[in-house]
Amino acid sequence: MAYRRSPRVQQRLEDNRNRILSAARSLVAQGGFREASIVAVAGAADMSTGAVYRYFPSKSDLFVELLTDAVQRECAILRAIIAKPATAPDRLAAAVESFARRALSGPWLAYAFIIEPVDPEVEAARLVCRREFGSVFKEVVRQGVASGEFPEQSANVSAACIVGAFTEALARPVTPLAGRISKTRLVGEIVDFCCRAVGASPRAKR
Amino acid sequence: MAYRRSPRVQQRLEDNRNRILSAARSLVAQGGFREASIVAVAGAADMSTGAVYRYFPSKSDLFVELLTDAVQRECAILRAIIAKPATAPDRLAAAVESFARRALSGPWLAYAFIIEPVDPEVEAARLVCRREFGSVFKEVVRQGVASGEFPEQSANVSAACIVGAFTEALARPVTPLAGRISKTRLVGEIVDFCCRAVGASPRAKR
DNA sequence: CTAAGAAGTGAATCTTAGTTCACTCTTTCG
DNA sequence: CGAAAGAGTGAACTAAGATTCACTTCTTAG
Repeated sequence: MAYRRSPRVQQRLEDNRNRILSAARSLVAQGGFREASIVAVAGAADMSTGAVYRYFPSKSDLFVELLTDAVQRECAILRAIIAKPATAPDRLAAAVESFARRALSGPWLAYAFIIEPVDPEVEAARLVCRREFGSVFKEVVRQGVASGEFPEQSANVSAACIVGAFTEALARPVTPLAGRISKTRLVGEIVDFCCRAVGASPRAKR
Repeated sequence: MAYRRSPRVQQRLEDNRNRILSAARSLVAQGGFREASIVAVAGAADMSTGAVYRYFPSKSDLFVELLTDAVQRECAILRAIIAKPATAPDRLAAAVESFARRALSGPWLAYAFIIEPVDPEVEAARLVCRREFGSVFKEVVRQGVASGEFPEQSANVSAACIVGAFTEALARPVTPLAGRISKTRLVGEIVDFCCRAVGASPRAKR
């Protein structure tokens, strides 16, 4: 035998893999999945299309991993916010605001991850992610209802509506909203909307 | 010359055209644009692919017309509701409920029309539709704010959020909600959510 | 240095639709 | 009826993009 992966090579391989993922992520962030063809991804990662297939068995797999990673990370952030000690309305507001801020910095990312359909495999992965994502919000709503901070309501439906509401307001490169008003104001309005929506008593204006 | 379109033929041609549109609509309603390939549409309309091209210059044109028609019809219904004499909260509730009921009968339709991206041409048409669609809700919100029935808020953002909220809660691939609770209850919850969201004072339980 | 085993390349191939078109079938009218 | 013109057919053509693979280039260990 005359070849065994050395640590150095191992490292390079991992780097390559990450480079592919991050090239894909950045392409998606700029123009949605539409822009992220294998050729484009390979190009952005500075390798050949063939090489990409050495790291991912198919385009779908690549995107599924991308999606799962991103949502996982996002959920972790949101869960952390929600676990903090504070009133339910405050925590909800903080979570929405946090998500909104991040979404605005890469307008297509949220869109692509939450909405844009690709192929059935990715779609399946998204369904799981979406459910997990919604469950974070469901949690606060449920707590708020239990503690009497929010009126009686279906946490399931409200969570879905919340996700839908800010997604639509944020993740659409298409909405006329983007340029019209300042980002700060947009975020504020969305947060207010969501808080009112679950029935939190009106918050102080900032 | 020896041939001129007779009324009978004229009629048949129109029927064919409609048959194509409705075949396409039903395919989209069942499985999104993904399921509505030209071959599938032609098959469902009982004609050859070539024939379809006699009526529509391209697939995009077909879908643009489909989308525009559907949204136009939908907007007309909603506008009528909103024009009725009633309080802003009541009108908003009625509009949301009306839309929700219809959306539930063809779970993919709302999704395909509001969300699912296809190609740039269709996307452009959707932008227009979406704007018009949102503007209906914007109108009630604006009126409600003006009359003091709703608190101060950006009608633009709220309208987008409302559209997003019920879309998310209703549209097919998106929601795990579909089977969980009764349709009536789902619609009720969504309506409540939207009403609270714009800050309408709590409505009586039904 | 060299053979063995990987990793990397990118042009060629496969796939999946949308679109075309040479041809056939219908309809109309003299 | 028969010629003219439109309507309808569906196999063949394209285009775009994913996937493959024969071949080249590295790496490692002896």
